[in-house]
Amino acid sequence: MPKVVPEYKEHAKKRIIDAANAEFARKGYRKTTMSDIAKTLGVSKGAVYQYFASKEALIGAVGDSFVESVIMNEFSVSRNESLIKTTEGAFERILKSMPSWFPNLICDFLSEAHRDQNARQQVREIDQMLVTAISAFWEERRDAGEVPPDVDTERIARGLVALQLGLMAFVSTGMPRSEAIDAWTEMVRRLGRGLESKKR
Amino acid sequence: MPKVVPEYKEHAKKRIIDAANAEFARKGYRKTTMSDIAKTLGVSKGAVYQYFASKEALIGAVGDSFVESVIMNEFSVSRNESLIKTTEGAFERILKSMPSWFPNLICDFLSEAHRDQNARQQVREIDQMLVTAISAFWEERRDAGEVPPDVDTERIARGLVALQLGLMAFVSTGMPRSEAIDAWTEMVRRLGRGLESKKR
Amino acid sequence: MPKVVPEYKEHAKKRIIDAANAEFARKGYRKTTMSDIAKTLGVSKGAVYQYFASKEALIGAVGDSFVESVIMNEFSVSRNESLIKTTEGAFERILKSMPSWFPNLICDFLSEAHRDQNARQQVREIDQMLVTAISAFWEERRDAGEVPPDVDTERIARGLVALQLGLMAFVSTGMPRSEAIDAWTEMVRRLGRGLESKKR
Amino acid sequence: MPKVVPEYKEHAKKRIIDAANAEFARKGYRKTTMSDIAKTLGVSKGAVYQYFASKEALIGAVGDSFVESVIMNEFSVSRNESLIKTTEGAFERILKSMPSWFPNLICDFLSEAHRDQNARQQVREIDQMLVTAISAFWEERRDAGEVPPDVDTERIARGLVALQLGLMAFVSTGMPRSEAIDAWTEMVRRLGRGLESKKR
DNA sequence: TATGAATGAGTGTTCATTCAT
DNA sequence: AATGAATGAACACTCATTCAT
Repeated sequence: MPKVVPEYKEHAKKRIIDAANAEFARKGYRKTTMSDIAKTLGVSKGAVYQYFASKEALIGAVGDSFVESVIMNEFSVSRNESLIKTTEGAFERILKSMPSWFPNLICDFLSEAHRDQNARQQVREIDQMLVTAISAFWEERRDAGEVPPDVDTERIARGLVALQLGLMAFVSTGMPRSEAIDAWTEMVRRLGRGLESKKR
Repeated sequence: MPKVVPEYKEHAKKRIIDAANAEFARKGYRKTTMSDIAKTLGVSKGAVYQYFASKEALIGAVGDSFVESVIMNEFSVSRNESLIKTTEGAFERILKSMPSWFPNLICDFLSEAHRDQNARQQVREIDQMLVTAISAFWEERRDAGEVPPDVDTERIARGLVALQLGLMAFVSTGMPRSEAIDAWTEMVRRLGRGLESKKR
Repeated sequence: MPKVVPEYKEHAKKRIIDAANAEFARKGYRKTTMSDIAKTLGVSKGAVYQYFASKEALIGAVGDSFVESVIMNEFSVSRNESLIKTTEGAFERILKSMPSWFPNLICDFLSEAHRDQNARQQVREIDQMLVTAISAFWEERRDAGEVPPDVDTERIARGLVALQLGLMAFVSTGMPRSEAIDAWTEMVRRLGRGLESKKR
Repeated sequence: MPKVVPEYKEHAKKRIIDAANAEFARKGYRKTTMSDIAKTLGVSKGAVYQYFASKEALIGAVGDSFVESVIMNEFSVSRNESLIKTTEGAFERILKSMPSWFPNLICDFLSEAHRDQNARQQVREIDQMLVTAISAFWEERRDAGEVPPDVDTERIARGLVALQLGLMAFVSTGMPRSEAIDAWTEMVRRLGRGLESKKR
């Protein structure tokens, strides 16, 4: 029987988290069993429990790794274009940089969040992080004169994050990616016009 | 078809669907048991099975009723204000018109959708309906000159629906409603500016 | 498949408790599985869980029924002999009135008691009940002059209960019943002498 | 037989038995895991298995060491007082000479005994040993005229051992030690009177 | 010898579904 | 039609035991 890991405990955890991620995305948190995950890894249930004390704990770890990925993905944003150009392209970049099952996981995570304290905490955390980062980015550009001074960057940031989330949810349920990208681009472009117009 | 007591039967189904809705929103699809639903109604499990052959079937029916409600809610939109004013206020109206557990149900439904054929179908249906309706509304106003002719109403509609969905998801996971409403308003307002600006 | 009970819920519970009693006595609390009990009854595990929410709850109920039986057994004491004569015969009467697996259960119960809050409570309860009753019985006879006034009836009662318990434990682990009975009789007889002697 | 490092091996076994004793007393045989024991010792499970082929074997060895301790404890009895005086104080001395978890272990051992051949054997052995020793002690005193010649020393011995056992069981389940000691003292004192009275 | 990761047969428990009444 | 006791297939989790290193 193959061992979960030959040498490093940390690596073993990572492998389990990856397998769990994949299974969760395919079947959802609730429908995925610890046996499924073990089988996917070619390992016994007991082996998984050596690394995670409970399914709950494993879900938590998956959530954490999830937070990390989202953050990673989100900030591969180049910063030498105009604010609007950068923003226009952001969604496509993000979508392309994440595994195909990622949007599924997002939906599952949201569904988990409204009844699990921990998951909710994690969602709020991600939300806050993204909003803060995007908001800071916009403020920076606002101070540089690219955006009128009365723009409420935090609200805009929240709107953009929500828009992204909504589009991903639709992608996860079957909307063609191109449609989602087009919707984002049109929204951001019009938004950009609204901001420019103020400058006069 | 021989209708026995058609109205009674229809009414009974509706009562079950309502109870199921409430329970699902509280505990999610998976965690809600048929017993829970029966108990809520004050009937036996067998009685529920008289009307729905399986939990799966009940979930499907709940989904259908869900589609209806969303549609109902979405179009209680007054049509004698300006396009942007109407749109600005739309999210708050929608949010206030739905029961507090509704956003939870939405998340749950999305999570269900990426692995259940039926649920996915239903989500796509809702999406399409809303986009079509909003798009038609905007087109109407565009033809009335309220919006520049090059606006891609379908993309905008899709963007607005996604934004709504994203904000609801955040509300469901703990974002204060006021924050969500503010983000929507700011986004729509700036969008409006972008559209107006084109007119000159 | 046979039903646990044809008509009365209370009766079903009783049947389960009886089966559990028997199994517990044979294999002990920890080694007896819910499946064992169900199988003994010719019933599915689920059926047992319809009546007792957990193994813990079932053990508790068994404990309660146990308390009752002990009490019942203990007080089938005739009260028209001399105190010592009555006491001399008590142990044999008790031993004969209980099922053969009863002493086993007592040992198991004691073992459970030093780590389970509930079981401990129940043991203390039984102990207290017996001591109180026996003590009252002796006091009554002391007031009638059958026993010298300086006898500490409570301590004697506690001693008699403990002696009984110890002998039962030995019976449970293989001591011939006759030996246990003889030891009891000899002890009580000598005790009796000690009490009479005071009267002079 | 080739003795490799006999003393070391013996010492290792002793250490394991001690650790097992402590854990068993805290959590009982069944609930104590081999991991618990290994962890307590700060060694690996494999190391424990080097010395004891199975949990069963370890329990057996614990039982043996248990027999020894009981014997040790019981006969630290001074022999230059009167029979009754010595006996009166015996229980308190024994109780004070044993670790606080010892009575717990006794109960657990009894519970184990009625289904495990080995454990039962061990209990019977202890019982017999104690009875023989105490009986011999009493006989000696009887021959010295301290006790009337018609006393059945074996039955009395069995009674005293059972009384001790019963009181210890109660102590293990929460009876205050002082109460147990008082009960013992009162019983033995009255017994003593019964024996003296015969002398006249 | 010692280690501790891995195994796998069980445990308690849950729940959709059936069916005799 | 309605009931709810009973079923039985899962599921999360445990632990004595083994074995490659």
